[in-house]
Amino acid sequence: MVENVIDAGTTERTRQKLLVAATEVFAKQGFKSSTIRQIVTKARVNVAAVNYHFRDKATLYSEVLKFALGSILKKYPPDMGVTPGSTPEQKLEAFILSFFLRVLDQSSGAWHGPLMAREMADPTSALDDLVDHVLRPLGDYLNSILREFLGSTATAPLLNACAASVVGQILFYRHCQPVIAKLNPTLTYRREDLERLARHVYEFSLAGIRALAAGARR
Amino acid sequence: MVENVIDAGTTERTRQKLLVAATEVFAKQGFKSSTIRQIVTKARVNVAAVNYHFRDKATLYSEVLKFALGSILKKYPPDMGVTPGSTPEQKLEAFILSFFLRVLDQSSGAWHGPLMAREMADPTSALDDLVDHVLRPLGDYLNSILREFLGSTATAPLLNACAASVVGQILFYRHCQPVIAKLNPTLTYRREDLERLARHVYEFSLAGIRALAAGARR
Amino acid sequence: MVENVIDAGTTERTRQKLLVAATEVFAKQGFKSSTIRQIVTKARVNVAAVNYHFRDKATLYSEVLKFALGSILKKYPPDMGVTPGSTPEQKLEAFILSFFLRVLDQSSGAWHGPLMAREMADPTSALDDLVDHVLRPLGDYLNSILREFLGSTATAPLLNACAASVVGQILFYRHCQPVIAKLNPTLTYRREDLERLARHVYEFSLAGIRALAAGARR
Amino acid sequence: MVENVIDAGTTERTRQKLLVAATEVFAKQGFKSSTIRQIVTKARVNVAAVNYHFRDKATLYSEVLKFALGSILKKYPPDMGVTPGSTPEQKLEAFILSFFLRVLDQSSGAWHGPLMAREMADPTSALDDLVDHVLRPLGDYLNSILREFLGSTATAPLLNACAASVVGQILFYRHCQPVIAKLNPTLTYRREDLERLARHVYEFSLAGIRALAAGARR
DNA sequence: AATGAATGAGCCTTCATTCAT
DNA sequence: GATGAATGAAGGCTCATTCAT
Repeated sequence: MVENVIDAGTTERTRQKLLVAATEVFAKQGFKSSTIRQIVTKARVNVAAVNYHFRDKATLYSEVLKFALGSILKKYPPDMGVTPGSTPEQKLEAFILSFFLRVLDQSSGAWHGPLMAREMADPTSALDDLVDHVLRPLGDYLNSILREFLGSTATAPLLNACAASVVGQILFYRHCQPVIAKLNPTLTYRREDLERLARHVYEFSLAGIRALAAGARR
Repeated sequence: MVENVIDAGTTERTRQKLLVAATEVFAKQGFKSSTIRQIVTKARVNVAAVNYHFRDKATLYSEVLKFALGSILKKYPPDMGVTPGSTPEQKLEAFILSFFLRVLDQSSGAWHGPLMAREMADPTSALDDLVDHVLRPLGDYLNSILREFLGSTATAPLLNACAASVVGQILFYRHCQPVIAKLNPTLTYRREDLERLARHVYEFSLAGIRALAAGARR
Repeated sequence: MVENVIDAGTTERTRQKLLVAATEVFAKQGFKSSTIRQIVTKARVNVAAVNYHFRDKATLYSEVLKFALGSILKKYPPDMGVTPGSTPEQKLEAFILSFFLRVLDQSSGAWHGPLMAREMADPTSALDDLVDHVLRPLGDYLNSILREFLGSTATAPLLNACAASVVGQILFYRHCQPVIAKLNPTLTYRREDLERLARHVYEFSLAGIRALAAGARR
Repeated sequence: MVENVIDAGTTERTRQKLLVAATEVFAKQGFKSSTIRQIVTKARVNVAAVNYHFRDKATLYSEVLKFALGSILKKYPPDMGVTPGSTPEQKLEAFILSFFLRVLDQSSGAWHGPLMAREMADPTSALDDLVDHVLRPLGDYLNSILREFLGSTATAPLLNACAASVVGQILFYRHCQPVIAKLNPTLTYRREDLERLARHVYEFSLAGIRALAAGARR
């Protein structure tokens, strides 16, 4: 079932081939610059197939977004390796690392990162679904972790600001990648690099959170 | 003198009108989705004016980027209110606040924020110039501040990671604005709001930096 | 079979209609002055059809050239009516007459003449193919005839000069037609007229060739 | 007076500069492909100068044609080196050589050849003037020479056909130059080459004319 | 007499979409 | 289900020409 989505196999349907090809094309060039011809050529199907299976280009894009996000969340769940008895510190570190992996995964077929970055910069109607089904739950989960640090009396603005501080540090590497690549050409994103970056963000954030927690209690 | 660049008054030239109109259109729709016809209609000039004054759409876009960035940097310089005798803390706080103001300025005609966000997500050839003339100097300036905290023995990776942590927290509000608006609809970006956010990022970052500085010295 | 190429009948395909219409338009106005709109209007097809069937205007033009030249060479082959045992004189006369017919054929749909004349005066990249596949073989064939008159010891410059003299006399009526029409308005180009002109060129050339052959042997 | 036309001198007027520049541009690219911008750039004058001095592009072209033809006829008159007592053979040879020189002159600023070739392939209204004032007198002069060979009883069609045979041989090198350059890349058009070609055309034609003269008398 | 700015028409091309098989 | 052909709407750009000085 799930395998069919990723492994095309011999019985791969036209619809499935389109989805895979479109994901890559949209991720690389964005919605507007991608052409249906590019997609169907890569998928080795007919020009009319997109309109037949997805009604139009916009709908295909929308499906691609869901498809890509679903895959990545299965691959790197937010609570990666966390057990019921884990400390807040362990939960936070796991959250940060899994976020890094999701957002900067370089393995072939992982187009989730660039896709989401584009969607932020230039939102389409597909964003609404995304927020409701994925982003909001993710944010709530992070807030629940932060509340363990900041205490139950922490105000919503403080929680949100801290969540933003954590997530912002990570997304920076995604959203500003073109600039980073120019300023710091040697920076790579292998698994070990991401672990190092995640460690830094964890330490930086932990200190920040604790300082604010102390301030909030005072 | 400088005012003439922005407000050309009644003798506003076609070139200037184009620049102003194009800035807004590009900021709202991005380079690819914007059409020359939209721009010239808004500027109330002829289609051929773009070709005459800027050669082509790409060059116009490039000029718009320089124009917008130049304006905003004049309005909110990175060392805003800093004197020669200022402490590192004061410099850092000024840097963060000015960055927030630049990136999230809501005053009419301030299209710098969305423009840059799009350029990050979908870089054009104009990005190269931008990096060399604006972004790299800005990064160097931040690093010089951070070095005052981290000491002269701090490694380049540590400096870069800290700089990324600081800047990432700020840019988050820009690059993820569509999502933030949905998750936290009450958040506004008036001057006072930005000062509050800047204060948070400053405190959060200061704690993070100091923790890492201590670790580095150990 | 072959007829289908020219007369597609009621099931005439868009591609064929474009080819026919484009031939006439290009012949009458030249490549640069002809517009795709003129062509598709005449062919009663959509603007995008040119791009779909021929990629662009230049390729369409190139195909038109091949099409027109192929048709006319089938209609009037260079060795028209020549048998294996024909004398050099008969071969030369046949060559001249067929050349006249090809170049000045007035029957409807015979746009080969003006098309080639324009291509000479204002060559496009399509000329290269033409020379290699059509013109050079034609020239070689004429040279082989001339060699029968001039002997195997005739130098290449002499052969080329004589070939030029023969062909030049014919092409004059094509390339200078606008001027001839003004200087000699009664001159027409029906079959019988062309036969008379061909007879003149044949006699004129035969005398010229024989004189030079005598000179060469001496 | 005449010098002003050719020698720009220090007091060269805008009009004159335009004429010189336009001649070259039109000769190289044809009327349609030449742009006013190219011409004014080469002439180092303002864009509006063409419309100011010549009303429009077409009129400028017309003036260029007259200008170029006038120059070349002065340089190489049809009766070059012929004296009252010259024989018909001498007159014919002089006519052919001067025609060759006029049509294939390679010296800088001699754009008459390509200009006329284009005008033949794609006549404009400027051709009428040309025929009346230049081409017809030239044809009459050639006919008068031919009549000395063919006798006063020669019919007009015969005279015209012979004139065409002579002129056609020469113009071939002009009108088919692109093809000749490909088929015979070593052929050059220095003065000595033209004299050799003229000699060939003269001998070839002389034999042809004499043969037809004999036939006409019989 | 001459200029730089500005104009509007038009051209080639591309693209998403639909039609007919 | 699936395909190749065909469509109409723009889009970027170029060009000759005119306007205001």
